Amino acid sequence: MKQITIVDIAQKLNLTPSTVSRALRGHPDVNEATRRKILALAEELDYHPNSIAQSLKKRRTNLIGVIVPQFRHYFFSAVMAGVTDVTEKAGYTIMVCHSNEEMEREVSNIRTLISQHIAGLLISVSKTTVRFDHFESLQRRKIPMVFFDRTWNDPKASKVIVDDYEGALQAVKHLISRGYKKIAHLAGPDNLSICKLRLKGYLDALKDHGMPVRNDYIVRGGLNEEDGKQEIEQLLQLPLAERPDAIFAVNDPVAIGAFIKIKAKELKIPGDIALVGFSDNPEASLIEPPLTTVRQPAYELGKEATKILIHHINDSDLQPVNKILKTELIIREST
Amino acid sequence: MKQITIVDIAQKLNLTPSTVSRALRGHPDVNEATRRKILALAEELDYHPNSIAQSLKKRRTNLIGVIVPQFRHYFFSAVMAGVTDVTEKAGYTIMVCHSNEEMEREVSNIRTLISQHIAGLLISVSKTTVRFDHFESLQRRKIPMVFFDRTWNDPKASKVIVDDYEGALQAVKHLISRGYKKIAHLAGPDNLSICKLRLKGYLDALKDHGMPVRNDYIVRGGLNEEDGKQEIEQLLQLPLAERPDAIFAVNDPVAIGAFIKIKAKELKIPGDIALVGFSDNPEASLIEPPLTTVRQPAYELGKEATKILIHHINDSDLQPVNKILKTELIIREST
DNA sequence: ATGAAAGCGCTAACAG
DNA sequence: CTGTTAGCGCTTTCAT
Repeated sequence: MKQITIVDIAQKLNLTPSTVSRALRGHPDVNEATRRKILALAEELDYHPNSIAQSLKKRRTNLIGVIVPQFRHYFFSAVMAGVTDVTEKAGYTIMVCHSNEEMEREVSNIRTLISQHIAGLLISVSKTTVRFDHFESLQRRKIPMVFFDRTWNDPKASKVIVDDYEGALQAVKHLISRGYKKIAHLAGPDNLSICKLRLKGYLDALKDHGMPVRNDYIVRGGLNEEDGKQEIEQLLQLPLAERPDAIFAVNDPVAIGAFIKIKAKELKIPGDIALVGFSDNPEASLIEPPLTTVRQPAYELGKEATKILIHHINDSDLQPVNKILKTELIIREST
Repeated sequence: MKQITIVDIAQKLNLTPSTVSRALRGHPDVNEATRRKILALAEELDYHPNSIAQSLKKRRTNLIGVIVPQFRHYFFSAVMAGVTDVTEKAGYTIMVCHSNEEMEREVSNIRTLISQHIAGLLISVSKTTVRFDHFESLQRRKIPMVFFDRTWNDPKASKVIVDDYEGALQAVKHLISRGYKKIAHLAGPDNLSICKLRLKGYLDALKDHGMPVRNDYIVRGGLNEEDGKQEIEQLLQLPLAERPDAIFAVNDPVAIGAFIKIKAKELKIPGDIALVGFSDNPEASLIEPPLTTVRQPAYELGKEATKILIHHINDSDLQPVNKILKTELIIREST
């Protein structure tokens, strides 16, 4: 019923809490025999330290906050796997919040995590986040944070991203090299860092090859399955001479590919639009027609971001770190 | 630098911490003017309550522990989404651990969560978990827990599952009704509750239709993409008369379907084996040939489990709850 | 309506 | 090597 504390152990052994505390955390100044007695009794009573009390005393927790915009997305799941693999080894526990792509919820998540006195924060900002003052609240408290994938463009903030620009550049160059001439871009909300970089990659690839940029080929959407369907439909309905022959999507090519296929059938137009997008989802390889993807090393990204964060936590006055992970163009030819 | 406490606020306002505390948590016995001054200053100083101290004092946290065996799996992602949607509304924060399908890690996760004094636990057991005494440690502490999907078969434990038996039964009956005669079952580790129930559904469906049960058609594997590939390969290599014409897989039909396809091509045998499996992954709908799936309402399952847990936390002496969510057979015909 | 005081479980000087 | 003491930030009687 009542929880076992070091006081209980101390009393049963005619010792003081201090000695028990020392024995339990492996302080050298404890008699070997005493230590063994303490450890044995702790085991027997199924004693577990109260880390609430420890944290209050030490004014420092071993909690790492994580805020993701979505769960039902392979990318973030893979990142989470990377995060936990590092945190659990390093003795940290994660508190996970979910912004649901809503800035308001992101703000309240941060309030919660500050109250829990997290030692650090890993975050990928929501796509509706247009102000960033909630992050300053953490900076004021000297709580280190690392942005992953979707970042805050602050010189003092650490970030880990994949090479969005280069990945986009290669993706579009790949389409060009395959002979596609009318390449549309399904872009995302332009407050997101990743979207800006990928758009730039798209534009530069066209420029490098002396190809014209058509503004009506750059449509908003992407990121979520629901977004941008109307825009795609408009593109599809253009007369053949105008209709794009390829699309570079800011991500989630799986769902988009299926949508294009369905729409093409519905509208009775040949569904021969090539598609390339950012994805780390292995299931992309199962889709017909075969999808070329810019692979994002999501698991590694989670690991890297966490390592950097733990670094910041330990050496409290570290310079911000910027890490860019290489993407990989995975070309799948039609069978 | 230094964190703001109620003492700071009290001093600046010539009050005592008690009054500030009362004002902040909305106690009625506080002068309206005083309250407003306190709230205003708290806002100005960007005060956040220290929930560590609150928890220590109240001997109760608002933390809910969650242990999942995997992250990179649509099912668990969807469950997590359901969990957070409920917890965040109810003012709980979740601590997420990841057993990685290893019992040892599950045990250490539980140690961690006990130390963090979680108010309750949501767990889906790892597939290598064969002992359950670590859960008794929670029961002794009266920490309520709810098992979801993969359960511990203890009469005192609450569980939320999908209707594995009925889902399996329907899936196999569907195959039978489509004329398949040699239906294999890709089963999972039999210490897992879900696997036992699904196997039973398979057997009963065959029995109901007077079809023979062949032990060599029941192979271990399932759950993970890597498992059971060898067994599938063996099934494929049987002479045509013996080779199964359909497979009911314990789950993950997406990856398995792709594997069958690849293997069939490699071995130059016609890849005409029908496949039905448990899945909640919307991408199953994008796979060719079309996959019939037993849809698991994963998001709802996460929500239900969390609601029940919060119930247990609030009314500490509640009877164990067993909830079974209906599955849905989603039939996709070849195009 | 406000204050004083005790204490949640633990750690860390400082003594001895 | 062990004990004593103080206190982390907050809530909560009990007084006033």
